[in-house]
Amino acid sequence: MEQSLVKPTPDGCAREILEVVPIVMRGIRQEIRKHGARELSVPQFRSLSFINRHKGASLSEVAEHIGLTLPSMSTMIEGLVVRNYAVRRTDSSDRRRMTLTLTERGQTILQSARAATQARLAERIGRLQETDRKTIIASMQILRNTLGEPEA
Amino acid sequence: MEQSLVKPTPDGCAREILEVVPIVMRGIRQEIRKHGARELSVPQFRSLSFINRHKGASLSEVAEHIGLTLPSMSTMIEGLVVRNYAVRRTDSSDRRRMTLTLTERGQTILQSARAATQARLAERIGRLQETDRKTIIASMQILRNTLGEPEA
DNA sequence: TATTGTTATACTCTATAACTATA
DNA sequence: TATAGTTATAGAGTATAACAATA
Repeated sequence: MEQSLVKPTPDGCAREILEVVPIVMRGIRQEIRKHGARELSVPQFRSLSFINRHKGASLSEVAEHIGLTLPSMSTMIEGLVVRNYAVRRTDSSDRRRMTLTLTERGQTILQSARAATQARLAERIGRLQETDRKTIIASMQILRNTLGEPEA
Repeated sequence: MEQSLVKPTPDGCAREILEVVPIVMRGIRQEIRKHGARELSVPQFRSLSFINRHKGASLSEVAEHIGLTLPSMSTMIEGLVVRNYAVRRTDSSDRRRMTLTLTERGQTILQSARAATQARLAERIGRLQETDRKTIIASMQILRNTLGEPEA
């Protein structure tokens, strides 16, 4: 790993995150919009992805995971349902809950969005050395564990 | 550095970024909104920060750096000017350009927003070991260099 | 009463198109 | 003509408040 001028204090580290993460995020958004995934925003992409991993998840569960309020998520899902990416069904054992699943079309869109975005990202990342990629992967896992679940 | 189950291929690395960065971003947004910085969105925060580092920057320069179109940035700056965080002046040597600087109030807001957000982030990060912080810093620098400037 | 979800409403962020002023 | 910026307009994404249905 290369030496850095930034001191590894909690503050220096936080400052770096605060500066770089929004930049990377901007790039991801652009990629999702551009190549093969014009139809999906980042939260839509993440929601489809979550529903795909947790088939039959309820609206609340998706909202909780993505970090949106229930009304916002309701609106977003409505948009996905209208476009035939997802299906809403009333849970027979608790008729207040809506269970969500992807349609075939939704799965297709999700896969192509993920593949296109990932490929564009991977293209740039492929120019790095393997040690750099290891560093990135390690730090993503640290960040996921450390900042993944909001505390307050 | 810990061993990871994720293979350090470009694709595995891209997948990790695609999964973790939006999560971290969500956390950052929440922090900026919550503690001491209710008045600023992430792009506003970044714009103030850029103007502070590049006093007298033009509207185009800020837009370019943040990654917004000129009209969007014009609108955003208008909002900052109205709230007395920034000042717009016509460049005397080229009267088409607007030079931007922060007011004292803008500097104060920026500092307190940064301090509050950074402190909340740092609080969590402080629980990590120094090697983990080094990993994060290293990867942020790699990401900045690799994904910092859009290609297309 | 508490929980799950929807509808109504409003505000922010962002873009594209059309425009003005200056070079 | 080209560049810097603004205004007009529209769409997406999000929130809060009020509501309906079910437990």
